[in-house]
This record gives sequence, structure tokens and C-alpha cells, in this order.
Amino acid sequence: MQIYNTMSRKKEEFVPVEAGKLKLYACGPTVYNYFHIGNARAFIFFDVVRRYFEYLGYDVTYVQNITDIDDKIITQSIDENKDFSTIADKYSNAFLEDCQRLGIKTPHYQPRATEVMDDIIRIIDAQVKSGHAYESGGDVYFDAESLPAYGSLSGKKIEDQMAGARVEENKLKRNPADFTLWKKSKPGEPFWPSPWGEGRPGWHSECVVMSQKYLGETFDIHGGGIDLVFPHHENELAQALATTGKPLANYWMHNGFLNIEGEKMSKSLNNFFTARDILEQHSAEAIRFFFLSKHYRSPIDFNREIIAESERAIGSIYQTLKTLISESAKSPEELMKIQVQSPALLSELETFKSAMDDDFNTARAIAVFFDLSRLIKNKNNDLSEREEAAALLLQSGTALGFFGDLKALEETPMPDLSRQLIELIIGYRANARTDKNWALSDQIRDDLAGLGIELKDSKEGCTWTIKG
RNA sequence: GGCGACAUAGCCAAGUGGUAAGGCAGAGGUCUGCAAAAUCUCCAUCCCCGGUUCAAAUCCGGGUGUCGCCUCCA
Repeated sequence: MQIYNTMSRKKEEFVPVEAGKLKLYACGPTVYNYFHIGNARAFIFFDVVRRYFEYLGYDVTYVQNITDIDDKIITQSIDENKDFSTIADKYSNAFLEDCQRLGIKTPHYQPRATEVMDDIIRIIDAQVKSGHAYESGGDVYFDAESLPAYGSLSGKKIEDQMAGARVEENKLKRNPADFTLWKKSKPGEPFWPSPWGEGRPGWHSECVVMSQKYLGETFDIHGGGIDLVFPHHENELAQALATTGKPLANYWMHNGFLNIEGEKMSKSLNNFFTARDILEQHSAEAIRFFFLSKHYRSPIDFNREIIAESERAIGSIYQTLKTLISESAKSPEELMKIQVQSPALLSELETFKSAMDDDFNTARAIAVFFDLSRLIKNKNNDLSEREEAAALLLQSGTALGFFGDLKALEETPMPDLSRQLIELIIGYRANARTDKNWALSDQIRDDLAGLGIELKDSKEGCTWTIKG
């Protein structure tokens, strides 16, 4: 397994901290609004990382934080004229709901920042005591210059940042590169008591606390969007180094950005889509297919045509499976359990795994699905061979988070009476066709199509499916 | 100003030295009363220039273009 490590800027062989286990942490949302389609990329991608390791047999622990106290939440709470915790609850519930709809498996731990406040204060205090942080006017800042390794993750140098002159002026800081660990609260703002007075934590400390709490001082993979490399992850790493002297994670993984029709998504450009918006019009699996059809580190461009294309592509795979399952005596669950044995399929499996093992080359892995689809559709193959190919497709697809609803692959449940009526009508149509009464035959087909029942004639007779 | 990424067919996209995966769209054949489905076939020399090499989309240099981070934005 090769993983591209942002720290070294190259692919490295993955070696877990503990054999057979994966300790994974990926940054979750700040719950001040519905999350957007760009956030969805990160959530879906790290869901795939988690699933693939599970597929490989690893015992995975996946932790994702929910930031429920933050300036943006306070701003939003003023806008909506509600308490900050009401806002945080509202949008964290929405977050959980949308993740569910996107087919994202719930992480093992999803701690909230406000739940670990004591630990956050403790870690900040430790940094102050060790001389890596200082109190200034009720705020606490991390002293970037106190840590020679600062900047190692992002490759930034403290001097370079000053040259940019875009760093805000803050008289309370000793150095512009210093970052906030604790922020004194203004009147009316939520606050927690601390050794430095009433205030709230900066953004970065919580992730250090939550990740280490569930995964240990140094864990395997820390992930998030590429924009988090600096300052967020750099600042997490700095705090970990300042408190334990050890790296926070062995591998840092970052997914690329999402653009909308070539432009950065932003509210001001009016091209801002929440995951909710997209789910209104497209299936979760089409959205997943869209993301996985491109390498996770590359920027990806979102537009209506592309997502519609993904919808068709994943739809054809579903259709293949549905057709096979209607012919097979086995249920999807039974197919899932078939152990692949034929040499041709073992070779496909090998291709799938080597693609995924190469830094999660999902685009290459997906090509295998279409090869399998072709094998399944080809009725020249024996049913047992086609079932075996379907098994492999289901197994590998599930490893990427597809086929979440196996029941959807089975025939649409309906009362026996309806089923019998449809068969009856098809029987009459067959008679009309024998008489070459094409007008009636076509009328029946059109009328049934109007009811969502699609007929297909073949040599073996007429088959029908319900269109969703 | 500093740091970094990317440029492959109409569109999406994989591919880090050996002669261009896959998908969508399209074209044609078979099958069919027609339709759909299925099936077969076709569809690129990889932004430009120069270099290294027996051999480069792949390495090096130089252009051009697009984009990102440096603003608690995934």
C-alpha cells in the first residue's frame, strides 16, 4: 500500500503504528451552515479510505471531529438570532443526516469541541508552561519561533509569510506567524473559564486533543482538504510536537479542491451548492462516482453535465446487476458471499487492489467495474461465471461505498395481484404480436411505459422492469 | 513577493522510459415488425520549443496557459 504523504511530498509504503490496525483521523465540519459539495468530497474520500482498509481486513478506528464553537458559528447565531449551541445543534444534525444520505459510514467517534474543553485547556496550558505559548491580553498565542520544525508540513517559512504582508496585524502577537490558541471572549459571546480568563479555544487545539484522545499520541493517517495544510494542520502538528515531542500522524493525506465550472466555489460568485442541493437532483452514488472517477489529489470540476454523466455511468452498472439478479436464483446478499476463484476474475481483483493500493487510484479501480459489467452482461457466459463476476463487482464496489442498498438491486416489491395483472396484460400483448397486430402491441407497451413499466422483447419472450 | 499543483480524444479521465486503461457522447454492423436491451466494430500520439535516451505522454531546461495556498475556506 502506497500513500502520498503531504509531509514528504511523495508516495510512501504504508506501515501502521500497530500491525493490522488503522488509526484514522479526518477533519469534520464547522457546523455553522449546511456543508457544501466541496466538503462532501473530503467526507466521501476519507469514507473510502476507511472502507478500503476495512476491506483489506484492517481493524479501523476512524475519528472525525465536529467543531461546534467557532467565530463563524457565533456570527451565524447572530444572523439567525439564536444561541450558538442551537445553531451548532441544528447544523450538526443536518451534517449527520446529509452524510447518511451520501452513504458515508458513521465514524467510530465524532467528538465535539465543546465536549473536550477541559482537555483543550489542559493542552494549551502545557504549551504555555513549556514556553511554546504565551498569554497576551487575555489571549493565548503559540510562539511559532519556539519550534524550529514549524512549517515542515506546509513547506512555509516564517520569513516568507512576512514578505507577503497579507497577514493581519495583531499587536498582541509577538510575531505575525504566531497563532491563536485561546481567544478572550467579548461581552455576550459564549465563554469557558480558563487560567487566562473567560474565552474560547482557537480552532487547532481541538483536533490535537480529539485525535490523540481516541488514537494515541501518534496515529497513522490524518486527513482533510488541501486547504487545511496551512494553517490548520501545520498548527496541529506544532502543538503536538510542543507537547509530546512526537509527530501527530505518520501520514498526512489531503484531497484536492472542487471548482464549479472552472471557478472557485464561493457565495459571492453565486455558484455555491450545498450537498443537500445536489442530493435533491442526483443520487448519492452518482455523486460518489463523480468524485471517485478522478484522483483524489487532483482538483475536480463540478458541473451539471458531468454529474449527469456520472448518473448514467453508475446507472448502467446498476442495470447490469439488476438484470443478472433477476435471472439468478441467488439474492444480492448471497452473491456477496461468493468467493471468487476463476483466473480471469482473480486477475480483475488483482487490478482493482493494485489500483487502490497505489495511493487510492479510484479512477483506475472503477475501470475494473466496467470490465466486470461486460462479463456479467454477456449471456454467452455461463450463469455461474456471471454470478461470480457479479460477486466481485459487489464486493469491490462495496469497498468503495457503492451498492449501499442491496435491496434496491432486487425486484421492486409489489403485491402479487399487481404482478399477475402485468403478466396478464403482457400475455394479451403476446397474442396481439402473434397476430402481427403491431398497433395494439405498441399501444400496450406505451401505456405500460406511462405507468413506469418498461417492456423489453427478446427471443425468450417479454421481460419487464419498473422504472423508479 | 513566497510556496505548490495541473495541461492526455467532443466531454470526463488513468497512465513516472518501451510504444496511449476506462466512462459519457457519437458512428456503423448483428438481432428486432418497431422500440429498448444485448452484442461486435470504429473514434487521440498526449499545450509549444529544445535536450537526454536505442526508446519519452512519462526525465531535464525554457516557454505558454489554467488553478490553488500564504485570509481559523474541505
